[in-house]
Amino acid sequence: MKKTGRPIIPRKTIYRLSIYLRCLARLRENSLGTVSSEALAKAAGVKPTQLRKDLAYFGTFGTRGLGYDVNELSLKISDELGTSSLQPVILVGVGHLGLALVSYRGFEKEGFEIVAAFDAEPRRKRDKEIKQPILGMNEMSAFIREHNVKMAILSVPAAAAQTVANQLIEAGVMGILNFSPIVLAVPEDVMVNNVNLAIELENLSYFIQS
Amino acid sequence: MKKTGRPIIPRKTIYRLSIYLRCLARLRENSLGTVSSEALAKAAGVKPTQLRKDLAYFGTFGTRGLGYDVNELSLKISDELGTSSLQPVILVGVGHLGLALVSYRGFEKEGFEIVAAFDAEPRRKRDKEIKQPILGMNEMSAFIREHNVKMAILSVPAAAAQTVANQLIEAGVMGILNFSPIVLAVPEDVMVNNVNLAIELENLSYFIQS
DNA sequence: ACCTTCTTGTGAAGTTTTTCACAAACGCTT
DNA sequence: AAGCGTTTGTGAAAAACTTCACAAGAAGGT
Repeated sequence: MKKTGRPIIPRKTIYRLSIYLRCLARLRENSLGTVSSEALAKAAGVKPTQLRKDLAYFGTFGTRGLGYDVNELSLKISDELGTSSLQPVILVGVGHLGLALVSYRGFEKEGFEIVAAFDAEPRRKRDKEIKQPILGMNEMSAFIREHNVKMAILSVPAAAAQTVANQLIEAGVMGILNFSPIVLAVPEDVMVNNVNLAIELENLSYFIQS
Repeated sequence: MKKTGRPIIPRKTIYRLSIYLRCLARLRENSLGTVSSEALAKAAGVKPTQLRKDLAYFGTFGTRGLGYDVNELSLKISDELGTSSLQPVILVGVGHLGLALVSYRGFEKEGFEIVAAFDAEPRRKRDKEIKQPILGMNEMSAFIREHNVKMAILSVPAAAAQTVANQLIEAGVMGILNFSPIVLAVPEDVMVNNVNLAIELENLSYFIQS
């Protein structure tokens, strides 16, 4: 089912909403009650007009002449993003990167919890520092269904990525954060976000050529 | 100095060039000599027209009726991206994530090498698995200058990010891959690419709401 | 109660990026 | 060497996104 009734919000706007949310969190730590679009935009690295347009897609919360209430705006944005409640996430592929992500503190305070990790060779991947269980691939589908997991982090080798993605989707996962360097083929209603560190570096290297 | 003479190629195109390059690499492994824009576009997850437009920004390499020579196109793209030679990169902030990135095999074959890592507490971060030295922050500037390092991966805590970024830039770094969750303020000629895993998850969570 | 000052919300204009549509070019077959 | 089928390269159209410009609204002082 699609997000019925609500306006269609551009992808880029959604992305920026996340950025605004983080800036607001920092403002709140500094005990600021209100913030102008100019100040918040500056913190987020965008133009004030863009910030206002972005917010306008899903409501009007500002007070003219004064700005936005930091708490209220935070709440509205995280509500819109669907992060107002803690979401369970699983991770598949406990290599170097996968292990780091599992042990990464900082997801929780952003509204996510990696509840379990899966690997083709779960026994060899024991690590004293992580609290999550590392389970075998054969346990994955059941776990997803049982815990109603909707999101997964995929950090398996390229050769396995598509196969694992298919298993995830089949079991009910709707969103995949893909660290493997291939483009996954998925049904239309499944969302994939790709993170490719080599590409990011390559991108930098282009722009610093003089 | 700007990239004189060359046409201005959109950022998004540059990004996609990196993706094409990876798809081409896979085609080459499968011993394919030529590829059509349709096939390559499909592998890269874009429309054929877009692929052709992207390539048209910096030349015409295709053979009508046949497609593109895989080797030739690979070479042209990596030449354009400036990754035909191995580039030295440093990493700052050896926490969970930083450590994983340092030990991440897979940069090398993409044309990058993490030559050293830096941390505020280098002694405590010894790890048997990594080959790079972990040095103190006081050694950073000298190292950058000495090895002519132009790119850095920044994985320090948010509170330290801007300060460290300033040091990097001061020492000559022109491109920063920023994993910390703040928007860095940098001069116009310095390029920053942000990678924020919490934002990626948040983004997914929005699009899977039904 | 009014005026001043500030800042939002938004239609319209501008810019960038994507997609379309098709002519031009090439290889292959006959 | 001519014709056919295929695929590129590209101007033009469409869509998406950003910025501008300014009216409208709210707070606070007089």
